Amino acid sequence: YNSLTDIRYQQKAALTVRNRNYALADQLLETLEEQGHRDTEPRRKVVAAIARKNRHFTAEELRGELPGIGRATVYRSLKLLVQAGALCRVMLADGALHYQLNDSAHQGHHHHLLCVHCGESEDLQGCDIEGQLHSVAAARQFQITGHWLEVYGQCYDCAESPVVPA
Amino acid sequence: YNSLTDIRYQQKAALTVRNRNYALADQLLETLEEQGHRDTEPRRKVVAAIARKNRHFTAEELRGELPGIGRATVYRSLKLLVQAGALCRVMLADGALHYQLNDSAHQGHHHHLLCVHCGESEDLQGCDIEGQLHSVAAARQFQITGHWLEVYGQCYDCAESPVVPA
DNA sequence: CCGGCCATTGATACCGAGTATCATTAACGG
DNA sequence: CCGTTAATGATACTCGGTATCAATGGCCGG
Repeated sequence: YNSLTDIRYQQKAALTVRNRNYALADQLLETLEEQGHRDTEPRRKVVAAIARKNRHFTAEELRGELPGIGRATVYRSLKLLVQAGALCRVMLADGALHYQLNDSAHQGHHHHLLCVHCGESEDLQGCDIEGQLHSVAAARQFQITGHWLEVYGQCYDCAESPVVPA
Repeated sequence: YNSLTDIRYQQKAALTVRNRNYALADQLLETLEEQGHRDTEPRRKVVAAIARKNRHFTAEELRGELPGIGRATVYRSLKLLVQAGALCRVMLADGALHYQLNDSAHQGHHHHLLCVHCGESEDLQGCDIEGQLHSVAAARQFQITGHWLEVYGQCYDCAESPVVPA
């Protein structure tokens, strides 16, 4: 089923991901330190677990991967990273709240295209919703200060090869 | 401070609201009956309490107004009314989930302009977000199936006369 | 290098928003 | 009026998150 080259490719990919993740974990810790937070061992473990993630995750999911680390510590770290802009909170179509690593290029205000099949998430930047909203709101004399938007659908891969139910 | 005409006006307004609410409660119950649900006494009390609301509210807030009624019953009623389209779930700017009575004219898909000061909410209908999103998503070959949008800001009244902190 | 300040930790308990279970009750149709 | 079946409410559970607080340990200044 897996050819030798497949395996080699997977190993190489895994290595790349691992390297990226080490770098990412360091980067996240550094961000926290810049905000005046200490470099502690539990924090380092939480951040490392987050850096290992390649898609959005729930708080409890993360906690499950960190036995021995206090519940409060996990939640506190999540909060700090969200405040620092390194993590996004995304609302799934079923109402579940997940956390999503922010691409370092998309730190500012942006939205997500969330695939309801595979759980992939793409960042959406070039979208002038505020502009459109302002014109609608102006008629009501309503001053917009912010908004929250999630977009659900199917990513290219899932639309091409829909998941076959077992 | 309150002139006589002010008081008369308030009484009249209260009366109007009360009448509207009686009618609204009946209407809500009727909606549920149309869906095949029974007309029970606890349900009637929950629906009456909801009809009394003139702004969005939390589940616990509602429950607090209904002593003697089981927690589960309150939550079940909320769920039924959301499913029936009579209630909206709205996400506030601070992440709190509230329930909002749906104007009977705005039963379909719509969004809310939520005032972060007074908690008022205006329905937003003439807003072609899907259209705009589709064009952006087309470039990524992402097929949009739905979205979730909340808009925050200040309503006209609050922008004019900001709340003075006590 | 050491000592102290204070951020951080983790245990515990609490909260809000739900859901699952299940024996009892009551709506409603025949 | 009676039987079916939906609904109730008590209880317990889950998940996400916060408050408290004694104990620990980072880090900075001397």
